[in-house]
Amino acid sequence: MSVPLYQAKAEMFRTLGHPVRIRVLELLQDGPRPVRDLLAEIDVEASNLSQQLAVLRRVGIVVSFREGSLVMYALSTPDVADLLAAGRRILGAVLTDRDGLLVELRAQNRPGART
Amino acid sequence: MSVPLYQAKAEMFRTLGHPVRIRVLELLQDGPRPVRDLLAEIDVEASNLSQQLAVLRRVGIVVSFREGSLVMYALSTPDVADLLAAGRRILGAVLTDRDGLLVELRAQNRPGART
DNA sequence: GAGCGAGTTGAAGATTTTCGCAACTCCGAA
DNA sequence: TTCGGAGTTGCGAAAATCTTCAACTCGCTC
Repeated sequence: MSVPLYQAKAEMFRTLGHPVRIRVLELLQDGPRPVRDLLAEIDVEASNLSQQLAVLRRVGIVVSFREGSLVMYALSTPDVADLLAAGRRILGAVLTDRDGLLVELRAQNRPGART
Repeated sequence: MSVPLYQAKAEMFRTLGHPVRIRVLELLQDGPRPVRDLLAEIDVEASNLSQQLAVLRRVGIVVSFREGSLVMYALSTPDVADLLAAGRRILGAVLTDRDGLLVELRAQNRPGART
């Protein structure tokens, strides 16, 4: 396996390695959303959010388009949901119970629960 | 959902966001391996590999134990394989064909192919 | 118990990311 | 055509990460 391929994989994962970006992807799992909505839910400066969105766009994990005066974002592939789910499972396996995060995570893993 | 939980998730993904660490996890999918084997396959300095292993250990994604004079590493949970597989699927969906990486990736996704 | 192979750790410099501010673009309404 | 809301971009400072070198620990064997 070539070195560039691991780099591409690493870049992919590194891209998810930021709280704001994770949050964005979780929100987008439910369908396309305007930046304005994301901003309302994430508590971060507009310019910061915009930068994180740019990172996600750069690797192609999300796409954006204009709808009237709003800019919408959407996942470029639904596979992202699998990745997030797998991440949660690992976290569940790994967390003993630091800070009670485990309890919160368990709640999300209930069938039908959204992240 | 609490902020620390996204941070834990982000940390988890960020941990995978390094070529050497990805490579290690892929190798460990086949079962426990001594550091020496990893070193033989990865082309990186011993101390560097050791640091990357420490990162993986710190988040609890791998565990290590001594076997005679060798140090062995193993995945702490087989769920890691799912994560890597999901990552590959996304990469496949996202890559148009920059640098022919797509071809290489396709080969890995053949049923039965290992990473 | 000295020497050696196998790994790890600490520290420092280089590189990359992150984040807030200010300036800018784009669209729609007045 | 000017104004305001919605986002984006450029930039510099602060923080985190990466990489390498040297020193160190742990088991073995002689």
